[in-house]
Amino acid sequence: MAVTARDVARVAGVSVATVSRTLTKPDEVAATTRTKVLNTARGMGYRPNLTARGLTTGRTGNFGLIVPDLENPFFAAVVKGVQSRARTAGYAVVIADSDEDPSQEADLVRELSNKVDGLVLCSPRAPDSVICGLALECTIVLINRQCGTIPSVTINELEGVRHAMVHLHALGHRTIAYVGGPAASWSNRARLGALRTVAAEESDTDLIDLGSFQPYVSGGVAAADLVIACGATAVLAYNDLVAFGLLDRFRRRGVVVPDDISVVGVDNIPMSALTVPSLTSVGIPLVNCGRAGVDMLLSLVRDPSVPPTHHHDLSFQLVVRESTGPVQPADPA
Amino acid sequence: MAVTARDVARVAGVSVATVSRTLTKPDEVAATTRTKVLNTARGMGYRPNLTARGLTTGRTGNFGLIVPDLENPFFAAVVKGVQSRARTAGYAVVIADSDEDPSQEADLVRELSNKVDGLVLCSPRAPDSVICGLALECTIVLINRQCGTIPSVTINELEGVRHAMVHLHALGHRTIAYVGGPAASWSNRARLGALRTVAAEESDTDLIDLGSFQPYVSGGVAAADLVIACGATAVLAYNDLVAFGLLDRFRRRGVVVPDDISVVGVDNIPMSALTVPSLTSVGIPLVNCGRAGVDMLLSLVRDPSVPPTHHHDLSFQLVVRESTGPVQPADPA
DNA sequence: CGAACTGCTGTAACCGTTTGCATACTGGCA
DNA sequence: TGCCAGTATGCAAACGGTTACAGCAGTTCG
Repeated sequence: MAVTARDVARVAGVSVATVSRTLTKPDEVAATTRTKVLNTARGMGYRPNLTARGLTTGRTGNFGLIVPDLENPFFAAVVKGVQSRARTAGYAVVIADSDEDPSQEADLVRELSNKVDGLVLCSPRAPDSVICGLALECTIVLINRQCGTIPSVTINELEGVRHAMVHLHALGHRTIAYVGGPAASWSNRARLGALRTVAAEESDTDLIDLGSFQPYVSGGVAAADLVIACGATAVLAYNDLVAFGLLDRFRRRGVVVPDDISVVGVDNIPMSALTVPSLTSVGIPLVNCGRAGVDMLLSLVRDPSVPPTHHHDLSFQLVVRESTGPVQPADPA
Repeated sequence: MAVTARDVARVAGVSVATVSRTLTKPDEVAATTRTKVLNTARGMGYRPNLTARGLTTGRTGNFGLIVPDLENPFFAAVVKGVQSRARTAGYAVVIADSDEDPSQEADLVRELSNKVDGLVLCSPRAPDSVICGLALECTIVLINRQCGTIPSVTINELEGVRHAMVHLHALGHRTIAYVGGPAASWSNRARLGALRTVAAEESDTDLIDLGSFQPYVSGGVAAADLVIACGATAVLAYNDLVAFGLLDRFRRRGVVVPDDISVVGVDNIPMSALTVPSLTSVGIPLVNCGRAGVDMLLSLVRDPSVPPTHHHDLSFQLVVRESTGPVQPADPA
């Protein structure tokens, strides 16, 4: 069937060891034999059996990646980043989708952990205790969440939120509602904390926390009426999908964006340029998150003695579109 | 370090062979020893080394999946389907993103092929010759494209297109434009062929092929003015993104959808419910495509002697929304 | 009572690499 | 010439499982 190192060795008139060395540490073999081996290997179409290699080296050449939902554009971007960086580093990526079910994640980690050298984990909702337990079983890097001393790539929520708040403040908004994501979500808690901090900095600004909603369009639809009722002139949504839900419900109720209310999303997914009105959004460098996660894994794998790091300085970008505008003078009813 | 079969064997007082058999063919070992081995294995936290197993069995327990762009919702849905079905069958999925570059695909296939037992390939644009060559090197199932005798899962374009055309015909449309996708794309060619067939069936309907455009929003924007100029009362776009581009440009030009022109997309991505107006779209069962692809791989892997199959009966769903309406009486200019 | 059979278990070879160690060869230097 | 250091290669033992084959005990049957 497949041509093995033994075959190449026989044809080239050397030992398997030399063939192996030629491919893995070329500088340990003489130039003349090296070219000879290389040529016959190429000629015979030799391709080393990665499984066998993995057995002795203990490395698989794979990284794992677990996300709650592959179809969610947020995670799709992370996947893309992870994949591209891993590939350039010579690693393949094994994916798994937990279907938004945190209780599955532990199983997934265990299933994957013996197929990979390290794992990038996007688990916004699993409890800390579970995550910490998993980190003992295999090398893990967390994306968009922090947990003990486990290496992680997180977003500087404070910076992103401040961008949005400063923008709204400049437009004259002083009462701002927040439509939150899942209560268990790490990034929702971080974002809310950041919002409170920023609101406290601007003493003239009121922040109204409307509570937790599903991180989908449906969540926005569900929250829209509360937003109107609470008297805010601007609303920040947990993410763009929620913001879409707000826009949709506002439109149906005849509430005009941005005249009656300004809307800001988070994530800046491609679709946010296409709604009517188009959506002002805080862009998160998700692809870079994925990349940074892989970089962290690479350094962990290459030298496990390096101390765990938290990566936190990914820069944001506020993309201003049609959904935010100056606050209108109160209607003299 | 990790506990091996040898360790379990020693503790349980049996040989490694028995341990191995207990886990892989339980009915070949006596019930009493089986439970004994199982218990000690569990007690010691034994987990078989998949790499070692793979070396002798020749199977990796992985499937590969190559798509042009992981962030494209179209492919994300396929990925999701592949992943979920593979997981229930006990396989992991290794992904790769060709970055829309068909010339990378061959390399990707080769890189992945020795890490997986089979490959699901979404390659709308690579030439047939390349695909056929790759199929010789490893087990491949094609998604959304057909090529020689290579097993494939394709969409019944005829049925989908007919749904759309019948819908438009019922609304009174007789001149219908098609904004095509990439010329090299297999599904674009199939779709155009299906359109021509259906148009020929309805002798009173004119089909205007506006040629090829980028399969993104930008392509729709680029095509919009041609659509208006060609005098069609309805337009079918290669996919929803293109349709979004059309909607966007129409709106900016003051062309009202659906009064002035009706728009139909293809794919029914989640976002199509959220545009203004929301988009009528032909839904493709992408997740099922992914599933079907894996099913095909599974039967190929289990018994390589089964003849290659083409799977073609995935059912469509036309989702009618606001972007299509009855043709308006001609304005007596 | 022995042969044939059945059902379970152990021995050992093997899968295709990598790698520690031994060996052979080279050239420089005393 | 003899010795040493250094380099290039080969030998063989892992790595952790699977599996063909053999052996052994216990049945069944002639």
